[in-house]
Amino acid sequence: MEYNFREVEKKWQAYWAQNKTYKTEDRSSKPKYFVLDMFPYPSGAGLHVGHPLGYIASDIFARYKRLKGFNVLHPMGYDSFGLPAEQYAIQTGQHPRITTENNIARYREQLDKIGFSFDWDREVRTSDPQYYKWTQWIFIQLFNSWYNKKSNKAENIETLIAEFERGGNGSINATCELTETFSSSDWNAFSEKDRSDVLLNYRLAFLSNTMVNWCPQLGTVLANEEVKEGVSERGGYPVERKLMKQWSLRITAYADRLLTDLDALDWTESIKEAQRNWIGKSEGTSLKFTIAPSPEGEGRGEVEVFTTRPDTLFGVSFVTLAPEHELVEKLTTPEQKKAVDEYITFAKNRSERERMADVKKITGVFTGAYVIHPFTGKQVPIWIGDYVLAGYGTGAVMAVPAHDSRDYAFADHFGIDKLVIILPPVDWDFADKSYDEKEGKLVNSDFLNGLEVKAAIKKIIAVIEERGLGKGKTNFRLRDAIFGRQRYWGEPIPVYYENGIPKVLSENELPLLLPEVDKYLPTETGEPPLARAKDWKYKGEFEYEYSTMPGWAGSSWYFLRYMDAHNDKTFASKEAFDYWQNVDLYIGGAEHATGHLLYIRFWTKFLNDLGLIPVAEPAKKLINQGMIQGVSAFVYGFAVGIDGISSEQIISKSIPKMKKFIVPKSSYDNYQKNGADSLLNKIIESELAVWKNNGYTGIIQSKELTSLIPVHIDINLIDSVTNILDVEQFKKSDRYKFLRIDEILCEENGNYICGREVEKMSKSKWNVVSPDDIVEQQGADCLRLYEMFLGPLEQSKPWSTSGISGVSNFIRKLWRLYHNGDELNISNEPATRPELKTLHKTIKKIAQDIENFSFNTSVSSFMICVNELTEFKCNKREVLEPLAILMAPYAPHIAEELWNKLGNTESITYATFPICNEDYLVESSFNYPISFNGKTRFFREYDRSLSKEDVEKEVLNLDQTQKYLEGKAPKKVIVVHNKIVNIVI
RNA sequence: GCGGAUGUGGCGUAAUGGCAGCCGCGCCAGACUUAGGAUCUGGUGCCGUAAGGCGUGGGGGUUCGAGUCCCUUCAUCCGCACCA
Repeated sequence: MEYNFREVEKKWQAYWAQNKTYKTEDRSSKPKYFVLDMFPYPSGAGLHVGHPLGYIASDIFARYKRLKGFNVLHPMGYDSFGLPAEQYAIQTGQHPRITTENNIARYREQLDKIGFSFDWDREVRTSDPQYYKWTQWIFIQLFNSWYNKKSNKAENIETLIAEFERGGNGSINATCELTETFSSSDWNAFSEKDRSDVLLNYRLAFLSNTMVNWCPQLGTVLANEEVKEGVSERGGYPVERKLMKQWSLRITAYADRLLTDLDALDWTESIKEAQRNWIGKSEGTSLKFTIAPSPEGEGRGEVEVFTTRPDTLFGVSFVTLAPEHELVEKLTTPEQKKAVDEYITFAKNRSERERMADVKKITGVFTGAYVIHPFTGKQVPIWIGDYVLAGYGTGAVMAVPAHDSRDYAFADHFGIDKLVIILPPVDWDFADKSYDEKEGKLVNSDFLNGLEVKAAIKKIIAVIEERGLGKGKTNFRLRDAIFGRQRYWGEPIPVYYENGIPKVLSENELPLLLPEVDKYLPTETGEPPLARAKDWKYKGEFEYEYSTMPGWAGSSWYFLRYMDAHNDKTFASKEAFDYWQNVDLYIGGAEHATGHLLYIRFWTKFLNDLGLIPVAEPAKKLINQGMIQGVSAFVYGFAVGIDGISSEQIISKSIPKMKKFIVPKSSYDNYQKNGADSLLNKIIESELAVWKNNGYTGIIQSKELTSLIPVHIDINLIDSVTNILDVEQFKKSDRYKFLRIDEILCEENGNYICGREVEKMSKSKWNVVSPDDIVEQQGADCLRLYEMFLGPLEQSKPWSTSGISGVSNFIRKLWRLYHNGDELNISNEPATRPELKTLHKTIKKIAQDIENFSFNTSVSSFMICVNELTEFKCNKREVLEPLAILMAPYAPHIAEELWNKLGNTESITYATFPICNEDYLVESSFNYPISFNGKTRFFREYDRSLSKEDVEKEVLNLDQTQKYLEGKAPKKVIVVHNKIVNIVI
């Protein structure tokens, strides 16, 4: 009988659950190993085949480590706060908790079917009050902390207050917005509100007025990494810049450490590089320009700029301010006021998306004011331009058109001088472009003349500092993380306001439960949904904070909770931290490079600073699994009807009086290429005739109306090989009804061939493949092996089931190896040398592969192994028992079954990974000593089929030998296929 | 523009600097048969009847020897992007 995977998989999954086979010991004499997956957001679409890719890899590793004698922590949980459940709640009124619980139940069911070795007793859910209690608690620690640059760590705010009381803030070196100084007597005289305001400048969780990314459609602010190309990452809605009072986390305090500590991490270079770019450290100089006095003769202060190229100071031909710069209003001369006001209005109304879309478009305006060049004394005009960002550096730059491409473009556009002060070492046409390289000799630069750029930078910084014009400064691109979200389904920020002063809840008041609301929408007055709550903790007593935490809050420390998931005294015990330390292997998608992976490092460092945990990094090693893409299917729709409505509207919405068609791919291709298609023209003409016959005269054809657009349809309606659409099934589908297609035009042979394209797998693209189907049809082990077999873990690849039959065959072959018909067929005779060679070769390869995370090649090795053993007709226990153990990480169900059939009573989980005996592998070649020129002896590797005489003859007769030896003693002769290919001296 | 990655048969892919294409899919031929979406055997990089020749995006280099190392160039994908 064939291997019955359904029965076997069900049996062992039940066994593992019942016996808690994968329960992790809190303490153990074994060494620990922590394998972590990025926990999923439980979306309504369920798991697709891409999700398990990383989980299977981590599961293989975890199982392997167990077999190697480690106490393995391999947990799973859910990142269960988030927008989709809330959007669903807005539409349907169903509480996000219900939606989330349903989705989690579905995820769990799907995960269980794949046979993961998670310790479910440690499951965490970020939306569970027992969990978010500690998320809130960590927020409170952040609020109660400041960053002391002297000790280079976060400290309790009390130490700062004590310092203020003693000597004011003069000698404090903190990460802080505040520029004013005050003395201890000032401090003592401050009101409570003043003190609170001052402290907010130091706290690591703080309230401030900042420019935020506001998304009107979502009704919330978004963090920088939640905005992609000017639109929201979730939903794709436009985002605008807006000044709002917001909670933020002072991640910038950790910028330097987040950057330098990357070097020691065993993470992929691309992630490290992405984080480096995101942090964006740049070393330069701040420089103050005195503003030329107004005509009335009054001084007007200074403009401070930041530059990485102080050496180009003599090439400055103007200074540019960001439109939002605070000096703009003060500086602008009456003559220029109108132009400047107009420009500022223009810049403000230009959405972030527009601004990014036409980066090339140069806009700006002259303020009418000047600064005085600190060395030449010349007047330098001050301009405003939106190519200067308010949020970076000082929001002002010194423009050196000849040596900075952006300044060049601006100067070119407005006809400003470009003074060359660096002679490029190569031919350079300054009429064409700027020379930005840091190489060449300076000219026209007074005391810098003749110096190389690097020397000039050194010298000018020294002079600038000496004259008090500025000083060396490091800037980061990283912004503080905006922490408040004007949404419902998140952790409430545990803050209330007493006389306008923000105060955090005390620990014993946690968790601050998410209150019930009647609707999940903002209030009429524009307050976030939480303002609707009737029974809030401080309702009627104090004002409370309405915003909730962002999605990344709960995921920024979850790895710690797994260590001690049920602790209700603390976020996890010290003993647990001391034992588990941090994650040894973290597997997840690369898309979290500048979001989650930065925040989790930030929180870990913070908790470490406070002495709460013993490690400063969350994960030693990080592997990014590639994305499994979907292969979408398209039909090509267009509509005939009234002018003025775009095809997209017609196809996606149902607009009356439109007749909608879909046409085959050939028409679409032809249309894309030639802009016309006779088939389409025919349809349009005949439709127009019908409409005219009905007395309708208002139809006007336009290009827009006839343009074809691809429409996603469900891939399950397509034959995966021929791409032929099952038209009958399609007509029955909801999708068809939704699109309200009137006619489907097929090709001449009656088939409708769809277009295919590789895209991200997503419900909205109708290309999701669920792992359930594979598990149902081929089994979990087959899915596991196949997903690994697909290619290197880190590579993205489209999902395709072609080739799954190979894996499926392999599993059956494996089964047959242990059976003769229905009977188990195992011999206790000793194995032959070739059999052992096959086994040990495989042991070596599998261990190597797992350590190197090249799981795809292991599957090949298993296939080779089984093929060879089948050929040998090997049924020896000595070989087949270790083979089952080798298989266990990859295909745990069948391995467990075979293990059990071989008479083992304990789960294979507790077996020991076999050790490779290299002796079996060196059978066919060996080292052999040979004399040469009567005195030297050396070793050579050669094929056994060669006799000693052959070898000696060959070596001595070789030209190469004479050429390369020249009397020296060779160390090794390399022979391949009976030919000497190298002699190593 | 900056940064990261990847280029090998019809396809997914494999090769501590040592016979390029393992393993699988697909395809071709055959065997068996209870006629199947089963199993087994053989073949399958390209050109050529063959001998043989050519082959890892292109061009150079290092090396006895390069898919692999170095330089250069092209192409594709991903991330960041007016960051001074």
